[in-house]
Amino acid sequence: MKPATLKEIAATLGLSISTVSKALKDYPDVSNKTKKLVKELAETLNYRPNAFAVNLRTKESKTIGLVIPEVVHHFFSSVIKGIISEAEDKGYLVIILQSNESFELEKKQIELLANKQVDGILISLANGTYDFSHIKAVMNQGIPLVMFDKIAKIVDCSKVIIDDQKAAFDATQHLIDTGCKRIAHFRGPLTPQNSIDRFLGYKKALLHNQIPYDPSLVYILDSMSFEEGQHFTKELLKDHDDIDGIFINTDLVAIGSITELNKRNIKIPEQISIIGFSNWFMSSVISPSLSTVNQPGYLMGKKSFKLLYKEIKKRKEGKKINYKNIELKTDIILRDSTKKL
Amino acid sequence: MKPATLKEIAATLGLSISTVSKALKDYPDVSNKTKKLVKELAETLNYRPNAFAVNLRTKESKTIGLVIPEVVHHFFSSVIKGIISEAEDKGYLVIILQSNESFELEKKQIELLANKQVDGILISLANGTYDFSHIKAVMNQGIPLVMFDKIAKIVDCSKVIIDDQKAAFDATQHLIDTGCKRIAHFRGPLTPQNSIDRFLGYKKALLHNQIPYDPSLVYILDSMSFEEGQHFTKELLKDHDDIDGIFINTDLVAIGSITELNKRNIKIPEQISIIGFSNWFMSSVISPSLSTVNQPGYLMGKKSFKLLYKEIKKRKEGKKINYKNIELKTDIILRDSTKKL
DNA sequence: CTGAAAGCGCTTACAG
DNA sequence: CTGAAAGCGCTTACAG
Repeated sequence: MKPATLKEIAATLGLSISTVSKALKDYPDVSNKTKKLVKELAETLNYRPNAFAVNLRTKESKTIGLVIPEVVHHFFSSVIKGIISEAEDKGYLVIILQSNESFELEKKQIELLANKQVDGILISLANGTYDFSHIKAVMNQGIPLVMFDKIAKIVDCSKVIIDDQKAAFDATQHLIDTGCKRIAHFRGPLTPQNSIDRFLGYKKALLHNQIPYDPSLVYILDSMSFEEGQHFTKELLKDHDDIDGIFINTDLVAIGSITELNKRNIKIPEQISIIGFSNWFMSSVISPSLSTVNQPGYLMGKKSFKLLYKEIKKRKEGKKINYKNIELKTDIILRDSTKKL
Repeated sequence: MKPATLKEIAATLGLSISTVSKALKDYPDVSNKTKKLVKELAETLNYRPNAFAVNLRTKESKTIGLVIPEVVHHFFSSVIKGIISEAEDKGYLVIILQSNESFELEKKQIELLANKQVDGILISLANGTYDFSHIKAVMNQGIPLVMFDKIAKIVDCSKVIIDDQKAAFDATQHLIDTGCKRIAHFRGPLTPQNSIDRFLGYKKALLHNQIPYDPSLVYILDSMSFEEGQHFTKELLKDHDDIDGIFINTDLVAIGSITELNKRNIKIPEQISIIGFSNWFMSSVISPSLSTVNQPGYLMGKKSFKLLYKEIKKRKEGKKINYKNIELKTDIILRDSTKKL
């Protein structure tokens, strides 16, 4: 019932605590006979080292923190899965906190994790985050930190991202290649780097094809929800009757848009083509199915943890950490919401 | 950079460590003057108690473990969100592990959490779990544990569930009320309690309406995936040409089924009505939209943590823990995959 | 009102 | 090859 301690094992065998500790950890300077004795008793007593004591001594908890804007989200839950599977592999556990896209909450979560003395932090920034002193603060405390997906260019740390600009360029280019001439864009809020980059990719593609950029075709969304997809589609149809394509920042919004267009019997892709971003599972089952950019969430989770793990190790060895930028490949999934080439 | 300790504060102020500790915790037997002095210095030094030392002394980590079959799953991610929000509220952090529906992995995760000395465990069982000695083992170690959603009736502990049998009965009854006479059932594996209960509810509804129970109409699925939904729909159509309704254990499978029926131009609900289970977001946007049982994931997460929290507190106070069963209400969401009443 | 002391359970440099 | 000792940073019962 109550867990055994080194002290008890030592007392039972008439050995010192030090010897027992060293025997269990296979130190070379303990006799094989003693090792065998100790290990056997430890086994029968079901000895487990007290994690709290080990943490205090070794100053590490083998635990990392993860701060994510929203857990109920296909992309992010894939990332979470990648992180915890890779972490487990390396003997680390993962504490998850959710920022709800709020800057204030994000600051609080980071603080909680720092107080908890996690060995490292993985974070995808909230949309509301416009200042990064909380990030710099934990890094200054010596806690390794890696950003993924929603990053801040301005912060000097390791990052795992996709090339949002290129992916957005490709998506928009595909609309153009399949004949669209008046292409709207539903973008995310103004601060997050990835919504900026996707917008820039969109704009670049237009210019690249000598299509004039018209700011009135760009709608700035806030919550990136299904409802916003419906709402802004209505707005768009009200404002412009000549639209033949929309590049939409995220699939959930695109699905809202498709729903609205279906309701109005506007033919997709004949009248309006739609391309989304993220490749949610859902996108393959609505009708028409949604062409989109595939974002490798699981892989991003794995890579992010691996990078963090390396930094944790380097830090322990007292070595200098060189920040790295990993950019993952995306690809375009062609389905029925865009015309065939 | 390096965090301040009590020792440093004590040395700076010429006080003892004990007094500093007590001053920070507002012990009544410390003078206000001293308290003020200590608190001010702690503030300027940005003092944070060393979590590892506190854990070791207090024998608690203010951390709980969560073992879940699959993170990338609308229902479970809602549960996760409910748990971490409630936990945060009470000053607890949550470590998440995923069993991948595997018994072996689940055992390993439980072991990891026990070794980590979490203050409590929340678990939804893997489909593969047929033996519960690992659960009993951690409970015997004195770690409070609460099961939710996928539980084992046989294990004596607190549980948060829905009334799967009643929900399944209601879903099947709705098919019958809207005119279905030959109703198939796609069920989950044989061991999980909720797939058993949903099957029993289905059967009960048939008998209640004098519809003979035909075992050949019940298909046992394994992975509960979209692909299985397509596959078993094909099988069903091959085996039986007189089906007019299907009650499907989970929405994802139902969506696979709808996709297959759509492909074959079988009219839903005119020729075959479909009702699912769980109310994934996706179910509202496919066409036809899916009638289903709404399962309150977020609430289930909140309630589960609350229950665990009470047990952790009771245990700390040395009080006896009385296991509780909480049953949450479900309701049927009527959409377009079933006929109107 | 303040402090010395014990102790949580472990690790590891050092002595013998 | 084994053990005594120091120490991680804190909490708390006890003494003064």
